[in-house]
Parts: sequence; structure tokens; C-alpha cells
Amino acid sequence: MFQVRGLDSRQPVLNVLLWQRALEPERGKWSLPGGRLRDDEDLISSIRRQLAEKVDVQQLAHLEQLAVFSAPDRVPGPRTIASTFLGLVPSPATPELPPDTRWHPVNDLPPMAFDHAPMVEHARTRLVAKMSYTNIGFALAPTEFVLSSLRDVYSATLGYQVDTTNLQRVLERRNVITRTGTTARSGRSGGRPAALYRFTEARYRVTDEFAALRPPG
Amino acid sequence: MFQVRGLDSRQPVLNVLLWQRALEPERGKWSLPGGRLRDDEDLISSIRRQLAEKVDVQQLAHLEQLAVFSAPDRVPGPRTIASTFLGLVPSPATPELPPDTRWHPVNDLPPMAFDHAPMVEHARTRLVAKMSYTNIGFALAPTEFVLSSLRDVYSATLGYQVDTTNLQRVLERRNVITRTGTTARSGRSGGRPAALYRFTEARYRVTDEFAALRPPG
DNA sequence: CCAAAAGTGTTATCCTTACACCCATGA
DNA sequence: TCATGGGTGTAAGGATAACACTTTTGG
Repeated sequence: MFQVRGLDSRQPVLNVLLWQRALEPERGKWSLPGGRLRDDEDLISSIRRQLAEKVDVQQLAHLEQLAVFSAPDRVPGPRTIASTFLGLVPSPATPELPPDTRWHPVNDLPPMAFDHAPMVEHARTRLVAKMSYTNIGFALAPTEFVLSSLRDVYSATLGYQVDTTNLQRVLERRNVITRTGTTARSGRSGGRPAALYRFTEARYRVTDEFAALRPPG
Repeated sequence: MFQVRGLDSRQPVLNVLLWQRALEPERGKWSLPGGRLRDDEDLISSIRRQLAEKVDVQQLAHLEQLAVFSAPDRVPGPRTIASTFLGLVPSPATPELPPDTRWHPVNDLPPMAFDHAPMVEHARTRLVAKMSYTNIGFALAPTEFVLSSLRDVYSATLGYQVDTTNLQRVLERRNVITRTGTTARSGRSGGRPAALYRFTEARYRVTDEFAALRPPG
């Protein structure tokens, strides 16, 4: 589960939700949330159930299947196969967390249990790719937002500075974002009030199969 | 497993290898090759083992994980989860097939067992997407080839007519294909002899994250 | 010499980045 | 009226599709 955190600060950062193991093996290391699949549920239902134990699942705006990790010795004990998912939580949400659970910046991960570090890396790669040619940003941004906030969401996720002006035009041309018509109040230090936007659709969609958001330079 | 078949004919076509069920349930319908995972192997090893029973696995140039199908009732009997893979066989290869196994054009599938039809559709979508921004064509094309053959491979896979000239320049600029220096003999009806090419790398590689092969029009 | 197939040159178009400039607001 | 951020205009660059034109071969 990813979320862009610190949208009000100067440097918002993409975070991942981790859970610290209380027992051996790998005690003290951090894990992705998850658990066993029951016989009467499919993987998506299972993941939703697992996550419900950690957070308010209502806040999960997107959930998508990723790779399967199946090395026979990936965890000690009986053979276990991990099917990983990408979950996204919109930015202003602040889910209640159990005490053993914390958000961690993806660029500064703590010691990770088993093969969970490559899992996070893989998930981030998929997310970055999809920011280019889908409207997946809806699942990370607030329902209504100012362009500079959206730019922060994209910058934090992609890992490089995005130009607000061009982001606006690219997303407007693709009809990914829409003006609400209202404007936000200007900050305490003055400045022109910004127009409010929302995502045109609050459902995952491939907006332009061949589109690109290129890094600067 | 996909292969472009009929490269020498006027209209080469993308095919998928299917196997006809001899027993209930779904007797007579066609299945993707596969089988159960053993405790001491990971998914890739397992798939290679399963396929070895159908074809010469040496001819498998690319193998890649796709989606997991996990609906509890997707097959009758005990709960079974299917992890699907995309396998590619280069074009001139003609693997020996068991009698219950046949190549079928992906655009004209026979009655499919269980949820195997959407599996094929999903695999083809992934393949088409990857033709644009990776060198995955190496796994479908002959080791050495003439540009018009490569155009046929791309056309069959993508499902629309590709322009030879532009394909050449796109792939050369990305350094995906290389001239061998030799030329093929011209056909019986005359014509200038064509230069032979090969793929620069015989390993899967993302060549240009933001590249596109757009359909005509 | 002609048909056929391969290969090259050139243009038009589209998308995106970069950046200068204008606009609206609070103090 | 000035600083601050928001918004628009415009130009430049890069990649691709379209297509006319040239080259090389067999009959």
C-alpha cells in the first residue's frame, strides 16, 4: 500500500505501509501486510480482508495484481507462494494504524523481511510506469485539488520534479482532470487563487496507451 | 505459448498452442498447457517442466509471468489457482506435437475450457503492448531475417499492417536490430536482394520506456 | 526493357518540454 | 506597490507515419 505523505510540507514523499514482525523468523524486520488465502475467496477479496485488519479499507482507492513470488525457499517452513498487489491510498486520508504498523518512505526502507524489499521495488516500478499512460493518479490525489498539489503527488511518485504547467496541459488534453469551476483561497503569503480540479473519472482507466511523461533533461 | 505461423504464406498469423481435453469436465474443449506446481520448484521451473511434455523446451525463447486467476469456482473440484505465463516460440521452429495438441490462430479460437479464453486474451494484450517498447520480437522472429519477414511477424502479432520502412528505422534507431552484412537471394520473381538482419540482443530488454508503435491512421 | 521487391529521402504531424510573460491576490 | 504564487503563450525538439523516389535484381 502506497500513499503520498506530507502534501502540506515542502517535500511530499511516497510511502509504503509496513508492519514490524514481533516473532521469529525475521523478528523486528518489516513486512508487507498480507496473510493466507482462504478456500472460499479469490485473491482480491483476500487482500481486502487482510488489509481491513490494518486500515480502513474504504480508503483504498485502487488495488491491482502484481507479480507472484514463488521461490521454494523464499520463507522458512512450509512452502508458501506470495501473490503481490499494488494498493493506493489517496493523500489526505489518515487511516488509524495498529501500533506495529507504520508508513515508511520508499526511498528509505527499514530492514525488510524475506523477499519483501524486491516486492516493494517491483510495485514502485509498476506504479511509476502507470502514471504515464493511465489516470492512476486519482487514487493518490485528493478528490479536489489545486494543480500545485497534484504536481507534488506526481513528483513524489515519479521521483523527479514535474513541471506544473505542462502537467496541466497533458492531463487536460487527455481529459484526465476537469476544472470544478471553484477556486481555492490564496495562501497567507498572497498569490493568485488557484483553480480547483478533480479527476474526471474515479476509476482506473488507460488514458493513452502510447502516452509519456518524460523526466526533465 | 504463442508463435507466428505461416511466415512463408501471404498472411502469417499469431497462433497459440492448445491441448484438447480427453476427459470430463469440459471434455473436448481446448486448454492451455499446464499442470500442478511441485513443492520443490518455483513457477518458472514448473511451467518449463509442464511444457517439456508437449514440446521441445529449447525452442522457448521467452517466458514471462502474467496474471493469476483465482476465482474459487473457476474449475470444478478442489480449489485451484492458475498462474499464467506468456511463452514465445520463434517462427521457423516446428516443434513435434503430441496428437491432442494443436496450434490455433488467436483470432479464431475453438471452444475453450474453463477460464482459458480470457487468459489467452490477456496474454495477447500484454504481448502487443510489449512489442512497442521492448525487443520482445526477438522471441518470435528467426535468428536471421529479412525486413519483410520481420514486418510480417510484427503485423501478425500487432494485428494491423506495419510499414516495413518505418519499422526498420524505428528498430535501428533503438539499436534493436543489426545488419549481418550478408544479403538474402532475391525471389524467383526477381527483385532486389534484401539485407539480412538479426536482433542485437537475444535477451528480453526494455528498449525505450516511452516508445510507441502506433497503428496506422 | 519491364516487373518486382528493397531501400532511401523527405515531409508533415503530433506530443512534450522549456521558458518567458501576464494575472490576481494579500499585506 | 510589491512579493508571491497561478496561469497562458510560444517556441523548440524529438519521434513517428506517410509516401514519393531510387536501386538492384530476374526474366
